[in-house]
Amino acid sequence: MRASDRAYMALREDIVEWRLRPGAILAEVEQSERLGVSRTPVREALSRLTAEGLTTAAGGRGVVVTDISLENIDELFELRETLEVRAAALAAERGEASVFAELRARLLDAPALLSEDDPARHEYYALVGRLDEAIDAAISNSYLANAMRSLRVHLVRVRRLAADDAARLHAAAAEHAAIAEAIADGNPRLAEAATILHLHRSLTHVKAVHPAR
Amino acid sequence: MRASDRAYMALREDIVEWRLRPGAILAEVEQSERLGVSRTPVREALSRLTAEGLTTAAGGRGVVVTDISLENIDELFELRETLEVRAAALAAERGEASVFAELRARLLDAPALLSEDDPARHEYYALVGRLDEAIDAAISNSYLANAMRSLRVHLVRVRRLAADDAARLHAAAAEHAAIAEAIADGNPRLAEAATILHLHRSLTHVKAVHPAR
DNA sequence: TAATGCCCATTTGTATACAAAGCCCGTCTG
DNA sequence: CAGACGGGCTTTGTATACAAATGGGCATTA
Repeated sequence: MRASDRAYMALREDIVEWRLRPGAILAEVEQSERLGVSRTPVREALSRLTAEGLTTAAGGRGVVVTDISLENIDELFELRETLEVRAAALAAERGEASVFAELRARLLDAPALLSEDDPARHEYYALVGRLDEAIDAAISNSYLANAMRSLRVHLVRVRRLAADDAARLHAAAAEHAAIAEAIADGNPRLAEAATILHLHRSLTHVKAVHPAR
Repeated sequence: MRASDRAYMALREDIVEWRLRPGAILAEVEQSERLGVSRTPVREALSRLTAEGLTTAAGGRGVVVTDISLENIDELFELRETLEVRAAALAAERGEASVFAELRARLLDAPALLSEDDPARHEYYALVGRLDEAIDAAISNSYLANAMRSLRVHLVRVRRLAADDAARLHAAAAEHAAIAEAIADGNPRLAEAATILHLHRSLTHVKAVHPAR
């Protein structure tokens, strides 16, 4: 694997896992020493991160990690709803029913994944990720799929902010199952409604967890 | 201005103006000699273009200009409609009425801009661009605005494919004026409808111009 | 004391040398 | 004759040296 890819993944991981907080300054030499590669691959990695909106160039003082907080979260979810509602509808029109029927079944079993003590909820998020991928594949629209992929990077950052408890994840799994069911049934309007409901609940939960300063 | 910026703009211009056709191979040394800079800024420029989706890395044979044709145009317009319909509705909710009222008036005068013999329709497209910028500003959502900005780069490429005649541009100006009017009136549903109508007409025109192989 | 201009340190921007990796083509072999 | 294999060449990937630009701190001055 290329050094620039490793640098990119390492930095992106550090940012979405909040090890590099919003506002942190990433100097090229500093990061190149930390990651054990030269400035060139670090530079390319920072370029890609900036293109994605995870960092922004800050004049003569390196690039800074983009701010994400409750101020922007409404904007983020506005775009998310725009894209995901449409994607769900298109998936309902074009997707393979069997794929989503199976995902629905697995999502209904999701509480089993959460009962084990896995603090990172790895299995659960992997399952949700599979639903995302299935929708991406079903819509067969590379432009829309790319837009959603770039959006998801930002959403993972918010995940940490949400600090979901088991109760919320149980409910979210049921909501995801409802989306999968609507898509499997080939019902676009229902898929839209289920998506709107899920996103509304997610956003409400995040805001409830955090003090509305 | 930085050499990498110049290289980026030059290459992007060459691609959207179809001087570099889809499938063309861009080798780093070749382009660096052509643009009179070293490989490093060319490399960064190609990186940015690839992130935008205008080029794709092609293994050990340089980056190639992304294919765009009637096969993908449906996908492109699907994303376009998703974003622009929502943006128009949000602009109607949040925009300054006076700004859009003035743009509407100018758009109704657009035929005057087209009567002069300006083959590139520079003035006309600048006016449409001002409407886009006004919508971007009105929605006050940086994520959505960025998504639309990155989409527009691809749309400019399609513009060449469309080969709009004067009659189509007259009609399009009227459609844009209708969108501006709906936003100025603060009527989100009407703004959505006007946008859907405009995009449908645009896509239909492109497909009519080109033989439906 | 607050504003302003200058100087220096730090950081990014560019060029280039060298290393590694992938493709193309010729050859060999079944 | 078709397919696999290997060498050479082209192209990208990485490191580093040097240039330019920007920001921060200090001194100066109104």
